Amino acid sequence: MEFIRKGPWTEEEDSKLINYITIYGEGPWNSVAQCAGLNRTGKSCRLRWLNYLSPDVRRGNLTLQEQFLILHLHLRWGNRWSKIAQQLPGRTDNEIKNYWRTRIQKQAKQLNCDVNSNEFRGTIRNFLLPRLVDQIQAESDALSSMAEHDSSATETWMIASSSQQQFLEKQLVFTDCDNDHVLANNWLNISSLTDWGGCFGGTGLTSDISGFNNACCEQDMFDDAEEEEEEEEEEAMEYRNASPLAAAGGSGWGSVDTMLYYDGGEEGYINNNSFDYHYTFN
DNA sequence: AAAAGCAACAACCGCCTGCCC
DNA sequence: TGGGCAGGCGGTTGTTGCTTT
Repeated sequence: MEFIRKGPWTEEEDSKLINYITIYGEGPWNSVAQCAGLNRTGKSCRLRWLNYLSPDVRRGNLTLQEQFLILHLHLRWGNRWSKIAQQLPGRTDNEIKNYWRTRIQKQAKQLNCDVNSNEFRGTIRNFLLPRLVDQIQAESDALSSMAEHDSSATETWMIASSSQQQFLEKQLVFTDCDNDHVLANNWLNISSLTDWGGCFGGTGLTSDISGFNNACCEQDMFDDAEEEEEEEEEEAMEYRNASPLAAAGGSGWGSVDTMLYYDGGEEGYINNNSFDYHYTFN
């Protein structure tokens, strides 16, 4: 029985795996391990490729936008790292999981609360997410300021401005749906958004500097909406029609757990417990 | 300068699911 | 239909490198 190697990969092993996959493609992983001459399990080869060696993997720190998306999606889906990772092109479930454990769980620990508690979820909703939006805005402002003083930065800023603005417009508001006046006050005007419809194309609106794919989140919302049971849609409609904002502006809000409603291109909601997102389409 | 502590990341493990025979 | 296998997923552990004392 052949010795199976464990532990850190060597450069030689990496080269063997890359060369083999370049020629023959990915999987089946057990035969990849064998044919590439690696004394590793198929699982180990798969993990090494998907998490580290694949050209699709993005290296480097998570951007503010990516951090926002992770928090946002974790509120919605919990520890479903793979599903969350699908919304962040180039990022792996392992990377996101590590980010959560090292950064977010640490903050929960400092606050003396369980990372999965409602208390900490509230902290994410009401503090961490808004703070990230502020930071994203500040970053955008800084780039804008830089562009004013440095003509060579103009192009960069224009790219960033475009993507950042769209990002902010789409992430919208953080409110407590138990207080609809708060929702109304925090309502973010997105009337300037011109190509919202493109979000559903799944193509991404930008190849922006952060790599953030604006399409990903909304596309998935749409997919989820299609999967909703009919009765759930009816329930969402009830909430929608009951909204005090619905009559005023053709839009509304609800508070159904993890409920998504999409009504054909005019408006939609994502409701995560008491965390409401509210948006309209132009 | 060295040791301890800590954060970040890479990798493994075990369970689950889906597919094929 | 059920057993075996491969692959995917989330939890956990090990390692490394940086910071602090």
